[in-house]
Amino acid sequence: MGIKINELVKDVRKTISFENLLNKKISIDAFNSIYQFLAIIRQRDGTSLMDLEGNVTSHLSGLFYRNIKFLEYNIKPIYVFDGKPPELKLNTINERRKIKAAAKEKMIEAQESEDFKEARKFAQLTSKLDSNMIEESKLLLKHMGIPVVDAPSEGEAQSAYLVNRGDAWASASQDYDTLLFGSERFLRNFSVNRSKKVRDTTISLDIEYISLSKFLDNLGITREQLIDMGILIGTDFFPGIKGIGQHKAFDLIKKHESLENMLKNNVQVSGKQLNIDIELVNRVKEIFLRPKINPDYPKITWRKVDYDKLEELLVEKHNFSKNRVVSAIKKLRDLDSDKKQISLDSFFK
DNA sequence: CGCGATCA
DNA sequence: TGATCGCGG
Repeated sequence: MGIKINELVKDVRKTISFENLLNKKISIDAFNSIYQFLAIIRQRDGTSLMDLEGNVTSHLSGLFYRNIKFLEYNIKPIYVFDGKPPELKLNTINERRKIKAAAKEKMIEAQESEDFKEARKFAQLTSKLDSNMIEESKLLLKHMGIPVVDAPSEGEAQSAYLVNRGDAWASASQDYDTLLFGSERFLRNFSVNRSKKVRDTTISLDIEYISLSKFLDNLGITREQLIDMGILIGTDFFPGIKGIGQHKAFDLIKKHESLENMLKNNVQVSGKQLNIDIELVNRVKEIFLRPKINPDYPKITWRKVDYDKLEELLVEKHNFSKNRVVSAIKKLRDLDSDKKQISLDSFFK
């Protein structure tokens, strides 16, 4: 789920539009994006889209259409896939598994009583991503000519590395953890969701942009202090301290400067002494400050779309409607041949 | 989510 | 042309 700092970023969070990202390389947290598709792309009763063999295809649909949109705007997506999670994440992973199992029971209950709205609500929480789905997602991206980077561990860490190295302009995820990993530029809600007309030009809204350095300056803290706050608030690697939310964590770090000081000074939190094993604190900090990343990933390039393989994968293998796929692919073909690409000119003429 | 059919 | 809505797999 990531760290809750939504209140703290309010001052520096900017709403940007799609045209701000024209020609930009964006490193996308693949798991995060795919999970979102799996949660949202469903029937009214909550069932996923599936091919004739019963394989879930919601994520393929989401990836296919959204990336066409990106390419139309000459936005250059890079998908970064998670590797092996850090050991400290295993508790969180187990918790999520339990939540999914519980949601599945409630979903079945709701289905049996034909309450489709409830069924859908719980179904959204049950989304699972197996290795076959991951491989097929990578294959789809490959056929679309979109680069994929395999992270050795956390994708967000690798994504932050790509940004800071200059291989991507920003990293996109729904989780603010990306900021703790040090990504200087960060996007949330990275999709073309809404649009409005302003003086003859259509602009899309609702993408959230945060500059890490502006965020830290605004709060007057360092990234290390932000990570200390994260440990108090709770991240995927440590559950946090009961009674401490984002505001209290901020006050504490301003007052004591570091989590280590808080522990040394026997700080009291809601009547109880703050107590975390310092070894554990250091291990969590290590994950954010010196994450496992691969500095030698292959050169990032956007290749030509393989129209035939794309059609084969979606239509023949996964029973997508041929008409729909062909007309979507046509957009890509047009991009290839024409100046059909949406350019800055078409926004500000 | 994003598409495309439909209707004002 | 823009907004709404049901469906896709």
